[in-house]
Amino acid sequence: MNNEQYLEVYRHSLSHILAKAVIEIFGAENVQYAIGPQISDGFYYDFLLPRTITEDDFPAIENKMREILKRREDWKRDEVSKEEALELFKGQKYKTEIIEELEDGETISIYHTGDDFVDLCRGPHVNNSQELMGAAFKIRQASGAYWRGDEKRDMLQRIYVYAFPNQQELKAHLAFIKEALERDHKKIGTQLDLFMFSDTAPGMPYWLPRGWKLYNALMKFSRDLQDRHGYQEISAPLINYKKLWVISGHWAHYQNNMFLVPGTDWTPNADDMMAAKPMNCPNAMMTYKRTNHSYKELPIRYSEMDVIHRKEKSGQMNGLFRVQEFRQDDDHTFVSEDLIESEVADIISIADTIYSAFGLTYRAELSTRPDDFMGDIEVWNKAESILKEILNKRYGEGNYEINEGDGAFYGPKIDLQIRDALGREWQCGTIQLDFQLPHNFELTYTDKDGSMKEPIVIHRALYGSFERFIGIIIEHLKGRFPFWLNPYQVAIVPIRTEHNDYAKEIEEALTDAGIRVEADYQDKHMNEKLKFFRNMMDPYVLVVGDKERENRTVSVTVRGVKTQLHDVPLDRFIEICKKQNKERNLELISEI
RNA sequence: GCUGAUGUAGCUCAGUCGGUAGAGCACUUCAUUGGUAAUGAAGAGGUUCAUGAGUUCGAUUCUCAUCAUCAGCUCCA
Repeated sequence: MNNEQYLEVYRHSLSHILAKAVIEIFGAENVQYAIGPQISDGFYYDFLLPRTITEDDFPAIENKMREILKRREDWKRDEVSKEEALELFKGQKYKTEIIEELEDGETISIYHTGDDFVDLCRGPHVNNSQELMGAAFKIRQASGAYWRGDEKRDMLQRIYVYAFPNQQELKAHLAFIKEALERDHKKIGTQLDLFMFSDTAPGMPYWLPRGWKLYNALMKFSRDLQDRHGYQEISAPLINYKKLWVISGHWAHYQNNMFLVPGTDWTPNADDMMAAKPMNCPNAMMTYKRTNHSYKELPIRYSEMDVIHRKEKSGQMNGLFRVQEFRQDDDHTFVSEDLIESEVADIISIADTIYSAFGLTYRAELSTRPDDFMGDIEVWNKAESILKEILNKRYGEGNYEINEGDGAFYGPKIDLQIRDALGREWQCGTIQLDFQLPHNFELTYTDKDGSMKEPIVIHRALYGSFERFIGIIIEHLKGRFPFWLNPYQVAIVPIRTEHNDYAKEIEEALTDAGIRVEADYQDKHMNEKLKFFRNMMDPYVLVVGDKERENRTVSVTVRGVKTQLHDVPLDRFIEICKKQNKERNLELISEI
């Protein structure tokens, strides 16, 4: 049995033990037990219980589980008919629902654990509880979860349990969780003074001086790349009259997520009602539509970094990961069908450049035509096959996932899932074909033969949103940003105030070279100044005193390196900085 | 929106079994002229413990509501 099967059997079996323990604690007549699948770090089980489980209940449940294991009960598999199963699980509404959905005549497998507990299950399981005694488990938390993941149905109590084959692996996992907590972007964001929130504007970050420098560096990176790839940046209104949203379809389908701005008479639904844009697309369509276009102009790439607003239900916000006001590195590229392939390939090459600059890897997913698709099925088929071809070329056949029927109603899409230092995946990049909006806005171009054609729009974002992406890289890099990105790139510590003049000279020279630099000219101990800059994780901290001033050198403390570099010529240091800004290296140069 | 928890000085947190709050860091002043992660001493800082009601002689501490945040669920960039 390999490790994966082992985990499956053990976690699966342990979830039955959890259910049995909960039933013994609360009494069989008081517990409705639903399902208990395994997950990446253990398993959970959903229950309907007479009262809420709290952390104080965990030890009792864990102890009961251990007590049950010690009984060394045999596990017995049985096969029963649908009727027998319904009888066996009489009074258990969730089990009954599951059984009723099975085909008539299907044999149903059930597992007995000892004489007094039975659960519906495909298995496989251990033969005797004894086999589970070496396994390590720990209740993680209890929380609410909807039956069948449907918010209109019962809210059950889900008990999450970490489960591993042995104590060492459990310990290692708990250490991993702790590490993730230390990397929490909300925590590091406060420490590094990057951003804050106010309850007067939930989910709308304030970017503080340091954070805004980083944000700008990130925008610059994107703009530099896009310039090289023939993009033209535009900026458009943040609020538009209802009229625009009616054309785009947002008024009908997205109104609940839009911040509305009442007109003069405050009448809901009045024509002078405005709405803050939740997406940039409609205004990009308007921009295209302002004039006639020839096939010779295509592709037209309108990139856009405006702020957008999306109203979220309470409880959906989460630091920078989920906000109500954010900025996308958005673009709408207008193409003819024959340009899709080269254009998408180019976008993927930009994605490679961006993600590798942060040391992030990613994988691609293709989502294809859904049942409620709009447009011409021939165009869909063609587009999908083009996208597949690109993905095959770039990643190799079978090296990307295909989500059949998961595309948007307006076109197929490629999503890029990035993977961070802790192995967590995030959906950031997305490349979507759209046959619908150009149609709604009646966009055209004149083709070679003089006929009017409808362009296809490629929507794409690679950071996704700057806010979410910054959150991800804070956690991925633990706040240790590469040189080109850090809010301040160099900090200067004059040892005594008499060294301030030389320090100012250095500051000016670095600033001239396009380096973001900060210095502390106060009359206080150098250690105090050092401490601040190091806490802020500035990549290089320069210490200057008599010796440096005399020789026109600097002493460099490299972030993350214990020993200092002395007698570094100032000019040499500036060159190193310029080089790193230009090349956007991920790692700091620590040998100068 | 749902389940649960949390909300005390700029930050991290302690505390009051109901009698008008405390520590460390940060901040200010003075002394220290200092060579690589916390020099010493003194001081200030909370419209009084998210907001609003209620119970009480009295509430930061109890009850309810609201807001915000966090962990899940659902939905999403």
